[in-house]
Amino acid sequence: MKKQKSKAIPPPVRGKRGPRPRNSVTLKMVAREAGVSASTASRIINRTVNVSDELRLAVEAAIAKFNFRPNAAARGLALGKTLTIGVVSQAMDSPFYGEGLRGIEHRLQQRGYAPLFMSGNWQEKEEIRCMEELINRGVDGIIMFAGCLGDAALKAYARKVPIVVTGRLLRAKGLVSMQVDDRNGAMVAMRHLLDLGHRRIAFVSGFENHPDANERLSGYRSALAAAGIAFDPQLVVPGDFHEEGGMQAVYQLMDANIPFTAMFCVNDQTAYGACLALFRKGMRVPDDVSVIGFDDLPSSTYRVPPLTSVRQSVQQLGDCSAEAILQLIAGRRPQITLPPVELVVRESTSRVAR
Amino acid sequence: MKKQKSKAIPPPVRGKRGPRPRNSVTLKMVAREAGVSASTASRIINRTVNVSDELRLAVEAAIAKFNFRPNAAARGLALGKTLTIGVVSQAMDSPFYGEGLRGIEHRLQQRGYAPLFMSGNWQEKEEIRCMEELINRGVDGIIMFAGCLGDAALKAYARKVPIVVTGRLLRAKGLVSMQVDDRNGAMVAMRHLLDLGHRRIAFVSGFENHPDANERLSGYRSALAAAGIAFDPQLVVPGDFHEEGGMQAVYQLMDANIPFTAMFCVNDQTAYGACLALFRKGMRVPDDVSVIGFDDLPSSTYRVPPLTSVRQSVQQLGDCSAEAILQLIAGRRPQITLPPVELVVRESTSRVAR
DNA sequence: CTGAAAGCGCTTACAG
DNA sequence: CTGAAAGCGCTTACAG
Repeated sequence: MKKQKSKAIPPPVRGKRGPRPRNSVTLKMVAREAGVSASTASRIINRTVNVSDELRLAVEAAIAKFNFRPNAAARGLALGKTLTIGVVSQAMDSPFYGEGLRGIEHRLQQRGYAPLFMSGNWQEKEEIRCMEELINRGVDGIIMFAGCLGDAALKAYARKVPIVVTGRLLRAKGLVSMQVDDRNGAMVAMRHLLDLGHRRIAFVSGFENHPDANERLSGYRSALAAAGIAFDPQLVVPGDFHEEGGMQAVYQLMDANIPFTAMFCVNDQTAYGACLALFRKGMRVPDDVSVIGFDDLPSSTYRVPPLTSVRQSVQQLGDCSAEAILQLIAGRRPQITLPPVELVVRESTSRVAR
Repeated sequence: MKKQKSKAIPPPVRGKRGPRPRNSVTLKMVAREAGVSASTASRIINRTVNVSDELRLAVEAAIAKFNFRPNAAARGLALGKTLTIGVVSQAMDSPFYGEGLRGIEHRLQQRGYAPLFMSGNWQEKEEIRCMEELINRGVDGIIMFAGCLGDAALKAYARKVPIVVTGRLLRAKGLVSMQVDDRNGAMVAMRHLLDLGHRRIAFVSGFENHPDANERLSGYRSALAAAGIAFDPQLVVPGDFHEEGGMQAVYQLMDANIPFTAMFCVNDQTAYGACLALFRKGMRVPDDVSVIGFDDLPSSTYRVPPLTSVRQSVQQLGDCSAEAILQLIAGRRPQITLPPVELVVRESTSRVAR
């Protein structure tokens, strides 16, 4: 078809080579309509200079008339930025991450930025893929939300793009980290259990050597020590930050006949699993054993029974990290303080029996 | 500072005007290193033509050496597409949406696309904001995942960008819809309850007039009819697709002294709420009342007791919608079939008492 | 205050 | 098969 035509008549003087034209409305069209140059139209749109009201109005009218929206790719190319923030987390369908991502999205949106989410699925290799992809796409900054990428790699990336990372302590140029007060949170949880008279308190941890888990374990031990109770290593069981780990922990403890009247779980999901396993074993929560979690996920309110937990507002953590990356991009050194952790007493904990 | 310099020496022959140069590695640098033109390098990268192995290797080496990644904005500008798919849902921190988004993300990622998620928060106005923003950003297509935007508006948007919408039936150019088999799913759920001997089965619905809720109600009624049981309007109670609605429904039913031995909830979250309210009222699940949900969210496995539900694999729904938008963009008419709904019997339902 | 021009980094129609 | 050139739609340093 193309060929045929060019035989008969010379090609319709398309006078150009590159790719075929797009059909959307462009700045140039708007400018022409308003009787100004593209430069001026651009400046008016970006409020980057003062122009006469007359021109401004004309341009605004033209914009409205055509329903013009600047092409983000072109703008990004020219500006060298994309108004997009990359966010790497582990999975979107985890209540923990879901809440955090919501906080990020909300804050970013009200600042004109959009988040580009990518999931690492708890694997360092995948996180690297995410980082690379995000950098290729020219995001203006990256939030690594509770990721497992090594500190060194993170620092290296921070030389190419501003980064904020949650869940660890790390100082480097172009990078800011924010960590919730895990240790203190754990102590708060333990104090609650201790106050209820519990002495045999199990701790269900997370992955081996995960920083959060370690910090919480440390809080667990301190609280025990402060109460004058000897630390019994038999009472700490590894988990995986998920329901499954909580279930296995209970089975392991009970199969080994290790007595306990309460469990402090490294996070809410672990606690959910623990509750189910306890149920399976015919134990009642909290009558037979008290269970406390960490995170206070929204769904904890609706568990049966509602779960007592240490609140760290994951959503707020997301919000703060978004604020931090924005400040970092703006060239400021972020000055953000996370809200303190807080005990939320519900119905999964009670005074120890007898 | 700028000024000073240009007094002494003529500005370092920057020979250009526009914005300052970026510092990333560009195609041109790679091409030079490999001893070819940018055109050739581009073609090799995009496998858009055959070149000699020699050149290919040279270019690949250069890419590796510089760790070159094509600039997405530039590519997007040149190509007129962004390899980005907009996804509007209601909230990222909902287990339902979380699961769907995960499905979308996964499928898109393996096709080289990235999802740009935006949340409408159950408000049409916000959904419109999302659509506009997404279109400005030049996404190649949009997936509206269970949104509430009107059909007409959706059709209008479909003229500017390919759209796939889940949760409703709608035909239009540039648009494809996919709907799970709500009616049949509801019948499956009801049949299960009926088989267990239940006769007084409550139905907790969603928002007034929500299509999904309506379809499920219709299935509820059909199953009742098929079993020769008269429909009792007192047994259907409105909800909100969330836990709160499920709780209120139980209270409403019990306060009005309307007897029932089982509840069919419009979705799992509603069922969670119902279970909690039942617990509060001193009723045991399933001994006193059986509860069945719809969606089979991942967390339903870990409820106490584990929830019986109708599985529709929200993740798969996400996956299919991603596949559909990709096909639509490629100019094909998507030919996707959703997996059938499926009953998952767990421990929240049992034979009616006595 | 305003416009013409150059440039952002890529792709591809054209012409060897 | 390969390169020079034009173009994608915007922004901004330069020059009025």
